[in-house]
Amino acid sequence: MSEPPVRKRRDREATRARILKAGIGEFARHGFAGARGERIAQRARSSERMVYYYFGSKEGLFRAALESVYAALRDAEGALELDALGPRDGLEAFCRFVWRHYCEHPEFISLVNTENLHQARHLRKSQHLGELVSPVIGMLSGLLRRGERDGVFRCGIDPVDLYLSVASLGYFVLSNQHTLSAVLGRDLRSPQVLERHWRTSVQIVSRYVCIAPEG
Amino acid sequence: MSEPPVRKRRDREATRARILKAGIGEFARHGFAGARGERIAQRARSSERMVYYYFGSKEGLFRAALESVYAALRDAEGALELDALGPRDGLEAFCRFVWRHYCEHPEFISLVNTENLHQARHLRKSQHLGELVSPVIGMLSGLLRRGERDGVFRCGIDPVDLYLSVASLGYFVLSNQHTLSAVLGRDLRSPQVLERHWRTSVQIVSRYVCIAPEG
Amino acid sequence: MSEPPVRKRRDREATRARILKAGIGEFARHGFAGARGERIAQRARSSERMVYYYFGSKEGLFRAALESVYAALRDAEGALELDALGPRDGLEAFCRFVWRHYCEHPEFISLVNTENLHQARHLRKSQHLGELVSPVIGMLSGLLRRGERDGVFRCGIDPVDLYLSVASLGYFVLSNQHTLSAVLGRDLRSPQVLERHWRTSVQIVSRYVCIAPEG
Amino acid sequence: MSEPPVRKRRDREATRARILKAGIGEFARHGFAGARGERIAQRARSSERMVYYYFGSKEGLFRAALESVYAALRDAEGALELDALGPRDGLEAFCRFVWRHYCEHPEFISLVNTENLHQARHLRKSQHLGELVSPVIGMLSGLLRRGERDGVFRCGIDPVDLYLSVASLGYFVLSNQHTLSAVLGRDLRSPQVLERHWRTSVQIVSRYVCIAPEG
DNA sequence: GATGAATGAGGGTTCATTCAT
DNA sequence: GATGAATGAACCCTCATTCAT
Repeated sequence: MSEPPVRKRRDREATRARILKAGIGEFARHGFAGARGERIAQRARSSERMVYYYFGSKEGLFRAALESVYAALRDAEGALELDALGPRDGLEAFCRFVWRHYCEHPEFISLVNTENLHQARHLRKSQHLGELVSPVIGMLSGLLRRGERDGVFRCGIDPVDLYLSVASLGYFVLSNQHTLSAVLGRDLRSPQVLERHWRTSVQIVSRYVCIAPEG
Repeated sequence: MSEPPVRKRRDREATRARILKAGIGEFARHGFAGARGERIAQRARSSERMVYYYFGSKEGLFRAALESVYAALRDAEGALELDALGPRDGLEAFCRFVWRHYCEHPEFISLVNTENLHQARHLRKSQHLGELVSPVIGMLSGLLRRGERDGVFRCGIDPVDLYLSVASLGYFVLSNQHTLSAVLGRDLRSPQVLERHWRTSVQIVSRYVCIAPEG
Repeated sequence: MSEPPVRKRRDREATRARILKAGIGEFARHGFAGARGERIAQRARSSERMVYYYFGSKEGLFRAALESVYAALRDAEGALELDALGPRDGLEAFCRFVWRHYCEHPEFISLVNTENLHQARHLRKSQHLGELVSPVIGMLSGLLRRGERDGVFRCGIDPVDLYLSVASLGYFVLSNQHTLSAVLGRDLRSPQVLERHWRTSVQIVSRYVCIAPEG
Repeated sequence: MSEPPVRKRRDREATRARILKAGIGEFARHGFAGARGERIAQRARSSERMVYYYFGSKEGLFRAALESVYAALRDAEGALELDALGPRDGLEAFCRFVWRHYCEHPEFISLVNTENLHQARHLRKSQHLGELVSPVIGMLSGLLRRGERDGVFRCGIDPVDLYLSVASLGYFVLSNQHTLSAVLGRDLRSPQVLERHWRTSVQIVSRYVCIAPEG
C-alpha cells in the first residue's frame, strides 16, 4: 500500500543522516575540540555549510551525535527480553549484551568519554534527555526479584549496582585498550585476550549475584 | 666545569615544574586538542614562549604530563607494603589504594582517557615507557600466592585479571560520573553515593577472590 | 485577459509593503552592510526567499527603501502650503516642518547617511530619481520673493542656501545625537534639550533672513 | 643631541600606526560592517593577523580609529589661539578652522556617522573618553565674553549653541555631499560651490552673533 | 638563556544568493 | 506563483609555532 520512499535528489533526511553519521565518527575519533568540520563534510559527502544548515553549530552536531548513540543503546536495551529466560540465563544474557554493545559501538565509548570531559554539559542541555533514560534498570530489577524468589540469587542486590558493575568491567578495558596494552604486558586489543577477559568478568558478576556460582 | 649557580638552576626547575603542572591541569580539563597554550602560560605564571622553550611543542608537554601522572601512580603503587599484611587485609588495602588514588587524581583519569583517544600514541613514543611499568602486578601475584597457601583465596586467580577488575570498578564510575548522573537516577558526584558504590565494589572483588567471603 | 483576484493582489501588495518597511527599519538600524536578510524576513513576518522574490537583491531592497523615504519627504514637502501664510509665518512653518520631519523620521536620516557612505551610488542608479526632486525649492523661492516685496526679508537670499541652512541645523544634532551627547556635556537625546536647540536654530535662520528679527 | 629613532626591522609602533591608519581609511570608506580585514591588512602592508595582534578585534581597531580622529580634532582645536585675535576675527577664525578641519578630514565625518549608527557604543566604552573632551567650548566662552564686553557681540549667546551651529552648517553639506548633489540641482562636490556655501554659512553665524554684522 | 614580535594556516561560522520543484 | 533546500565564498578570528635579537 504505502509507496516506497522515492529517491529524491534533494533528500533532507538522507543528507541529515549522512552528516550525523559522519559527525559521530569524527567526534569519536578526535573528540570534540579535535573534530574538524571539513573532515565531517568530506565523510558525509556534503559541504561544511550543510552541517550548519542542519545542526546550527559544531556543538549542535555533537549534541545530536550524543543523543543518537544514547538512543541506540536505549533501543537495544529495550529490545532485550530477559523475562523469557531463567534468572541465571537472563543474567548471562544481560552481561553478554552489554559487552557486545560496547564491542560493536566503540563510538559510544568515545563519545561518552568526551562528554564526561565536558562534564555532561551537552547531555544536560539536551531536550531529549528524558527519552534517553533506559528501561534496563527496571528489567534488571525484575530479573533480580525472580532470581531471589527462585533461590538462585542472593538477596538485596541493587539493580543499579549490578548495572554499574557489568558496565564497568566491560567499558574499562575497551576504553583503555591502548594505554593498558602499552603499560601492562597484555595486548588488550586482541580478540582472544578480550574474550578471555570477558569470561572472567562474567564469572566475577556471577559470584557476586548467585548463591552457588557455577565455578 | 663550573656548575650554573644553584639559584638559577632552582628557578629553571621551578619554572619547568610550574609549566608541567599547569599543562597537566589544562590537558585534564580540556583534552589535548582543547588545551590552550595561553591558558597553560597563565596557570603557570609564565609565558607561552617558555612552554616551547622547555617542552618543544604542545605534544612534548603532553607527553611529559602523561609520564608525570603515570610515574606518580607507579611510585604510589611501589610504596604499597602489602607483604606486611595478611592476604585479606592486603587485598582490601590494595582495593582501597586504587580507589583513593583515582579519587585524589582525577587528572590521571582524564589524561588516560585523552591518551586512549589518541590510541596511546604518545605513551608508545615515550622514552621512559619502561620506567613506567609498575611493580604492582608482581606484588599482587605474591599476595595471591600467600592467600592460596593460607587457604583463604581461591586458586588460579590471575593477578592481571585482579588488577583490571579492581581498576575497572573504580575507574568507570569516576570517569563517567557526569553522564551516569545525568542518565541514571543516581548522583555519582556525591561523596556518600561514591562511598556506597565503593563498598559494593570491594564486596564484588572479595567474593571473586576469597573462598569464604565476609558477607 | 482576466485580472488576478483582488484578494491575491492585495496580499501581494501587503507582503511587499511589509518587506519594504522591514527593510527600511533594518537598513536604518544597521546600515547597508550591517543589515541582515534574516532579520528583515523576521520583521516582515515573511521569508528571506520572498525578499529576493520581490526585490531581486539586497541592493534592490535598499534602493526601494531609499526611494520610499525620499518620496515620503517630497510628498510631505509638497503638502506644505506656505502661500497661505505671511512671509515670516511661512518661514517659521517651513522651519518647523523640517524639524518635525527629521524628528519623526529618524530612518530618513540614517538611510541618507548610509547612502552618502556609498557616495549616492544607489540614488543615482534609481530610475525614479526625477520623481524625487522636491517642489520645495520653488516654494521657498516664492516665499522669499514675497518677503522681499513686503520688506520683511533681506534681498538676495538664495532659496537653496536657505534650504541647506535649515536642514543643516536640524539634521546635524539629530544625526549625531549619540556622539555629541558623549563628547559635549549636553544630552542631545532629551526632548527638552532638543526643543531648546531648535528654538535657537529658528532664531539663527530668522536673523539671517529677516530685516528686523523678532529677538 | 637626541638620536634619530633607528629604523628597526621589527618596529612595533610603526606597524601599529600603519594598521591604525589603514583601519581609519577602511572604516571611513565602508563603515564598520562593510570594512574588510583583508583590505585593512593590504592597505597597511601587513597581515590580517597583525590587526588582531595589536587591536584584539575588529571592534578594537574601530575604537582606536575613533579615538584617533577625535584626538586629532581635539589637538587641532587646542592649538587654536583665539585669544590673540579680536572677537570678530576670532569668531571668523573659529568658523574657518571648523570648516577646514572637516574638509581636510572626511574620515572624521564618516567615522562619526558610523559611530552614531551604532549609537556611540564604542565611544562610550572607550577608556579615553575623558581625554577626548575638547577645550574648545571654554575658548568660545571666553571669545563670547570678550565680544560682549567690547559691544560687538550680542549678549547671552551660549557657547555650545554657537559650536553646534558652526559645526552643523559645515558638517551637513560635506557629509551629505553626494545625496544633495543628486537631489538638488547643485553639485556640492565642487570646491567652488562649497566655497560659496561656506561664505554664506559664516554670514549666518555672524548675523546671529554680532550686533552689527558686516553684510 | 630568555623574550617580545611576528605569522601561516586553518578554525568555526555567516553571508547573500540560487536551485529545483 | 511561491517556497523549502541548498550553497560558494568569504567572514572574523585563533591556533600552535618561529623569528630575531
